[in-house]
Amino acid sequence: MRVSQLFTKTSKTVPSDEVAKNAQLLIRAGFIHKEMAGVYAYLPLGLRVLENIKKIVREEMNAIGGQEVMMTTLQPKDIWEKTDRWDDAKVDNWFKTKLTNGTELGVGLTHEEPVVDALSAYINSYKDLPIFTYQIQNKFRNELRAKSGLLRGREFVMKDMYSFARSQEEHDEMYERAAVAYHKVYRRLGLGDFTYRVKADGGIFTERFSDEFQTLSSVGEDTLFHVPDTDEYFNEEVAPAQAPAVTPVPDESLAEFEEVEAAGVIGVAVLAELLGIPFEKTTKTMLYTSDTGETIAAVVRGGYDINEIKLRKIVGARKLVLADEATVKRVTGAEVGYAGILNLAADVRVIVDESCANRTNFEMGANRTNFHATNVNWGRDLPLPEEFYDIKVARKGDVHPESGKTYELHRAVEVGNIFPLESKYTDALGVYYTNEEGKQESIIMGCYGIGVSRLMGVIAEHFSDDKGLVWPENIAPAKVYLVRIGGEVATKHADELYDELMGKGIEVMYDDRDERPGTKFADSELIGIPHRVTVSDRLIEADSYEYTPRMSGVSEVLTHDQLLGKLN
RNA sequence: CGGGGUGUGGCGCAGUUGGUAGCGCGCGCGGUUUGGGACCGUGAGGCCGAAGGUUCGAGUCCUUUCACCCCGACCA
Repeated sequence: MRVSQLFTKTSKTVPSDEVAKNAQLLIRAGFIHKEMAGVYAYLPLGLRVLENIKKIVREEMNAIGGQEVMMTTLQPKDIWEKTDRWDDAKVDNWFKTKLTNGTELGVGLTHEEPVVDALSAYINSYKDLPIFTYQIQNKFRNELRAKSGLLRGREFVMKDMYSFARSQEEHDEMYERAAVAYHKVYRRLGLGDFTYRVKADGGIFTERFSDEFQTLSSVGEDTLFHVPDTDEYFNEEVAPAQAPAVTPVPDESLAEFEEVEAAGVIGVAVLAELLGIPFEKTTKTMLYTSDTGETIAAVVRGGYDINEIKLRKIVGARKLVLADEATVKRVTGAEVGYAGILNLAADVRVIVDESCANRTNFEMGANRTNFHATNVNWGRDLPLPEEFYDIKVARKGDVHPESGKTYELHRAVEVGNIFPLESKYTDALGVYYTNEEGKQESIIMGCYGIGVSRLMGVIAEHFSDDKGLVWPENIAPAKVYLVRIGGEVATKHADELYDELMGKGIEVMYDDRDERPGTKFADSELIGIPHRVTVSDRLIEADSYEYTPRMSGVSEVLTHDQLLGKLN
């Protein structure tokens, strides 16, 4: 590629509407063009990088038997109604549209239903399974907020693979095979040393965890909870947590139960200050209504948030919503904000977090408008719960219950997610197989996503310095950036080297522009091509070339053969 | 959707108490330069996000609206 022919140009100024480093660099270097919030076009250099990433992903998916397809972006409503997802609140970031005759359509945001629908024509017998099939394609999600450049867009490139197995055992084997393939992908992309497999929420229809692949990054949106000295990582949303013990230790004598008036004081921080008690002695009670119609009081120690994923699994609900005002009034007899579990209506199911155990003389909402109860004690003012649960969002300082170790926390970006789906989709769409005995059986499914464009953002974010991008060699838009300095003689030599390298299959960006050397050097660094070769009159006289790796920036003067050695 | 901020040539910005738009980069032309984003001269390019209003007069004041960014709630 001759730089003089490239229609994109580099920019010295950063776009004012981008804060994310990946977007700033990629736009300045001319890799992408922002069309609107969370929607980017890929320009020649950017597309090369994207395609290089896809190639690696594709090779690894093919290596485990993945068969590539391309599903449609327009999606019919009916198959999504069969799985109850057309109006699912969990899929509320869906772009939908209509045909002129009024028929509703969805714009592809994921493809479980269409893939199952398409394969239903071909899966009949146990002989037709197992299957891995995948696609790489644009996904559309109406995110509440696009942000961080390529890290969270509304239109993005995703690789999604689906597995179909005859049994849970077969599925588990495929699932692990996919996980291995994922690790290979990240390793080849240069992210292997700081990308981890992390346990995450498995969703509403399974007790299992799903697995995420998370790349450590300060710009990440996720918090990983790492059990020190192990390879066990949890996403914040599922990390089992044991709260550090309350100080002072609960050996003080029981004080007299009291109800304190504190009108309008809502929230534990203010409350703790007002009552002059430590944070940990306050109690937060939230009331939920489940999809089964149950009212649930969830109780955690002050400072913690309630983890609805954990709570949902404990109470066996698919969905939980905060109880409405009327329900709160009915079960507590007070306005919202003063709920506790003293004297709750009998039909409320109470779930108390373990952080609330082993406390004495604690505070709790009095179920009386404007009042908080203090010096509450288990066994005296209310019965000690038969069981304490873990329903809190894990926090810094929390302990991993199994190992007793205090978690280490890391920020990370989710670069992949693999998900056991059991037979939810296949059953819902009525796709079964016939086993050896001629009996119909459920098909066990898994899905496996990699955010391809997000990966490009993560890599740009990570592999960069104050001069610009520093692409790993296997995804760089070119291997060599050839800088020509000088007149006719230099041009002749540079042209020859360009032809020679291209002839050897080495991709070269040849800066044949009539620009000053500084401009060319600066551009080569901003664009981040791994190897820079300079041809100049001075070097030609010495029959040599200057070679500068982008990573180190340290130049060497080499002979022709030495240079080729470096580039092979 | 809540809170905060920003919209002025392709990009980055300035624009006083309202008086009819300017700077840097980039771009065209001429010249000098040629190993780290050069310099001189000259030129092109903007109904100031949009709509409405106040005013003799609006980039500036008022109203409405759209877009973009950041922080939250949701997600690859």
